[in-house]
Amino acid sequence: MMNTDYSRANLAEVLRGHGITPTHQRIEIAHALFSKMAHLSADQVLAIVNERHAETSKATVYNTLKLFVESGLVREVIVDPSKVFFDPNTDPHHHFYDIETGEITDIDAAKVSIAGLPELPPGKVAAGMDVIIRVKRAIA
Amino acid sequence: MMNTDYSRANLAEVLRGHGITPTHQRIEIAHALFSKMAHLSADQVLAIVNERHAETSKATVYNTLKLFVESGLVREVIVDPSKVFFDPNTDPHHHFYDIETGEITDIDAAKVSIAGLPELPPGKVAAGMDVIIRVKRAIA
DNA sequence: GCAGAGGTTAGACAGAGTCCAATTCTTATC
DNA sequence: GATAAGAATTGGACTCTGTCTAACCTCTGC
Repeated sequence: MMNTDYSRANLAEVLRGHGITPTHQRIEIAHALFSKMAHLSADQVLAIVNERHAETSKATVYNTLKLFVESGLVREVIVDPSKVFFDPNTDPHHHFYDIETGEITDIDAAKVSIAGLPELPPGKVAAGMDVIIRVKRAIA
Repeated sequence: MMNTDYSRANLAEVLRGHGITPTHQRIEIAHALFSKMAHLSADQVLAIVNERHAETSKATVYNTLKLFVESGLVREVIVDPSKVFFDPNTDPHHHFYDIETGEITDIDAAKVSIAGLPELPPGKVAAGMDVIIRVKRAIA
């Protein structure tokens, strides 16, 4: 996991480290995701980035989020139709999604196991797999 | 689980048994779902129902699928934004979704366990919970 | 500092799903 | 079988995410 320095200068280095040219817009989008350390939708990212001055277009936000997902900087969490969130925590973990409140809760990957799968020994779900458990009420 | 008689007459009875007024359109939608016993999208249901003669509107298909989900007749399987499927198999089970091929595979509910949750003893996920595991390649 | 690849942009577009007011159907009652 | 009232259906306009495009801008290596 990356360190906790969310300065623009450090974020630029993080992007370079992932082979991503650090432009203004990309740094602002990374800052929005990492400084909040929350599950954000594309729309929320767009709003945060343009809070003070409109400086980033919708197309760029979508392009950049896609790029970040491809390079492993953030994860995509799909919880509902037209509710895609981007999660800056790329440690192996999964999610509860409360279909009543819309709340998302992280679950340790080690807590989810699927029997009978050689690729996925019980007690550990392979990294990169995305387990979304939709519940009626958040269970902490 | 309901029996395997998918005649219109029997489907009408099944709908009544769930407190649903059996209209022509609803019976046709139920027939599409149960006779195929497959994961269908709203769009696919609309196409199947109007195969011979256009007789059911988009609004009705959406209304009816929502109604069926609420009354427990089918399950909603959300695999991707703008990829929602309706599953006539309401037995407790979960899904693998192959993000490369789009293929959906059923998994026995008993094979998925989440440790540390009193409501969900290991080895069995509570009915009504919906576990969607997104993988890169279908694992049978 | 230049060239050019790569990044950004506004706005048009696409597809899934929702909403609405008018119309049609179902069903309970007679 | 006719009737009335509530329930269901309809088409079309609308919304919301997300994609695409073609022109323009910016970053980087030389």
